[in-house]
Amino acid sequence: MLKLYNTFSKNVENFDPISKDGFVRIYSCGMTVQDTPHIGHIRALITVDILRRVLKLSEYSLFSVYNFTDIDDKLITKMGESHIDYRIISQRNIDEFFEVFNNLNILPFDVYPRATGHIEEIIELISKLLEKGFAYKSGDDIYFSVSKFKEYGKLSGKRLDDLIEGKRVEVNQNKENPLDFVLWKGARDNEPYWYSPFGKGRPGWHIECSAMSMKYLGESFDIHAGGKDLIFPHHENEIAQSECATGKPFAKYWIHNGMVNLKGEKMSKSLGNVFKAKELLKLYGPNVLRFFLYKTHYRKDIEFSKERVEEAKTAFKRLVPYISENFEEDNIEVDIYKDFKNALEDDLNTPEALGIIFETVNMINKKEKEENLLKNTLCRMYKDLGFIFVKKEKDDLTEQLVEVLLKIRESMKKEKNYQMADLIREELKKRKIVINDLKDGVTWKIED
RNA sequence: GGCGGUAUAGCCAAGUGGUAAGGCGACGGUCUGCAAAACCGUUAUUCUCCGGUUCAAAUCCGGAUGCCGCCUCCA
Repeated sequence: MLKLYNTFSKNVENFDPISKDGFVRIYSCGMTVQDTPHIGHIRALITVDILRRVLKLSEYSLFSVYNFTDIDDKLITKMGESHIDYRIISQRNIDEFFEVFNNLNILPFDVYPRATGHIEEIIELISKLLEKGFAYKSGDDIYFSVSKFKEYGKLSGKRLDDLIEGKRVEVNQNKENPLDFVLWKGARDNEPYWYSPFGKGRPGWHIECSAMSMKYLGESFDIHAGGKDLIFPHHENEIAQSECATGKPFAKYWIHNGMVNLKGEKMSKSLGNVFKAKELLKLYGPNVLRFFLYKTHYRKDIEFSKERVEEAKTAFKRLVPYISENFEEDNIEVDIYKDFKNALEDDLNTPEALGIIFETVNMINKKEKEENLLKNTLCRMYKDLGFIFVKKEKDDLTEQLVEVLLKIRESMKKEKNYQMADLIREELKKRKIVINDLKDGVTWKIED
């Protein structure tokens, strides 16, 4: 039985999809594409990825959506600064997103909708909210009236009174209530705009997610996922808009992943680059990054540091020798696999699942059970978690040259010319070729 | 100020009533010309603190304290 923590109830709940057709409908709150993806986006992506992988293990079929918010204030600011059209900026970032996405081996989504491709749906939704009296026009803008929705705050646990008393609520003369949020922004000078019954303008933040999720998944759907920083106001506002427009409950389960924070170190230029998804992938590769994130439960915050990732890299290396694409998927140690699956079905407990994997590795080393069975089990678990099977191709010429050098080195060792033998070892190591002198011969491998 | 989360070894991190998974590091060992790698072993009488419930608590209840996030754009 799959259990998931639901932000809505603040409890781990048994997962019970709305529709009994075997399909689980998932909306993953994607990027606002004003910038390139960073480690935080990777974490959100890996979270919704393991969620979907576990749903599949639990034999559900999926229909999943990942959106791009490709028009917003920051994008417009960037356009002003760079004099590059916002569509070019957002497209570049989306391209990089997909590069990262493919590299990470994320399960494909069924649809990748963009806000600017759904202006009609957005306008329809706003019109409906105006008709029903949940929204009002003020100046050139349309606002959602928070006080009209009695249940406002039910996701984040915030109360309207507390929010109003807080100091951080922005003052805006156009709003009836300072907490009201904009659904449609009237066009200012030099800003992109679309035509609508309420004048030239563009959608506000929040409304695009309601419009797109309901278009592809229906008015009520199973899972809405995203970073926990989105709980308020983004997801709270999505619920308000959607439920006021349809009169039906919006998403049933709200899954939120923890943040990736930078501690101690300032977001310096160099670190800032390392923080970028593409840069991290170049440095560590998809498996190590995935492993690094799996080491901590998805709901817990992570303090990011290179040391932690290096540590993950060292640990991950212990698995690699046992991993092969060609394994018998059904010839496995059932008890171990059952524990593994149970761990994942218990609110995606990847740290525990990794623990089981290492226990299996230790069993192989101690020859506690039939090796082949354990290796198959290991490969199966490895595959379930979405790791990539990597084939290290040694190219022909390199192979021959290294063999020649090793022969020379062997004869030097026989002559007790250890100085030269060690020199060869060092020089090869500089070129990422690592020699292991074992009892019965020499092996070598190319390091990542 | 409000809301939410969290506190487990040197570090990272699972564990929601039955006596502390796993990883990194460190130390010891096997192997070795030496090293590295690999493997084996050791590494928390104790879970922030103070009370309480219970035969039994890291786990439940009450209180205190620290840290983090959100409340403004954010995955």
